[in-house]
Amino acid sequence: MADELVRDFLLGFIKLHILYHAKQEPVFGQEFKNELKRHGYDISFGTLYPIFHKLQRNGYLKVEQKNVRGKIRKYYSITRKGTNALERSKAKAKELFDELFMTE
Amino acid sequence: MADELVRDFLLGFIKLHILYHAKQEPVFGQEFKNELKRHGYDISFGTLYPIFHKLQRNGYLKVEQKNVRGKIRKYYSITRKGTNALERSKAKAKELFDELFMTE
DNA sequence: TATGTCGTTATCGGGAAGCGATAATATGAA
DNA sequence: TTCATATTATCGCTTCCCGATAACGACATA
Repeated sequence: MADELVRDFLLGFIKLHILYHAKQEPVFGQEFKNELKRHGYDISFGTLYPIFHKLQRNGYLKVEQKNVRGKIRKYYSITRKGTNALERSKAKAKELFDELFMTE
Repeated sequence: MADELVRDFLLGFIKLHILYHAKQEPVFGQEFKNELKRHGYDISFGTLYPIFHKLQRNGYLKVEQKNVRGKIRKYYSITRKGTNALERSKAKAKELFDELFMTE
């Protein structure tokens, strides 16, 4: 119902969100999914992984495999290109959000 | 490139944006598209109209035809259901935006 | 060696969404 | 009647979403 609107918002927002986190510290899929869920948002791996892959393919993220307790994780961290994209997009997104929404 | 990120954001945001505007005053497609463009965002009718239709189909918008200088316009205005959805979604969207993004 | 376990990542297939291109509509003007 | 124009509608292709399912890789156990 109305939650569809919030979900759309989240989905449109998620790449920025990922880049933002990957800028703070390396992030891997499972953890990211869990953190979203803690905040009440459930995004399937069928959605999440292709997004990570695309961000990497486009040069916004770089990946490094690590073996943690016998399990392989792919830690994604932001690249310079990703940082630039994030900063510029962030500014525009905020502008959009404020200008067209919080003007009341 | 990086604009893809902003575009995704806009697309996820657009239903809320439409509802917000339709709450201020009745809105029609052409005008809405032009206003977006003035702000630098180009969204095709092939994207826009189906969104209007869906919002109407789901009861968030109601439509009224008007003849303006010999041309037919479909003015969309928000319903009570749409208002409720907007308010609740807006709160959550702001929460998401702030909490997960502007925390630096 | 072989098998099992488990956290994690990867992919498939069907349905929905995005979008450029094109058509349809309705009215007033010529 | 025909034309021009503003506006809305739809088609077909591509891409995206996402639940379900598979695959992987290292360690443990025997």
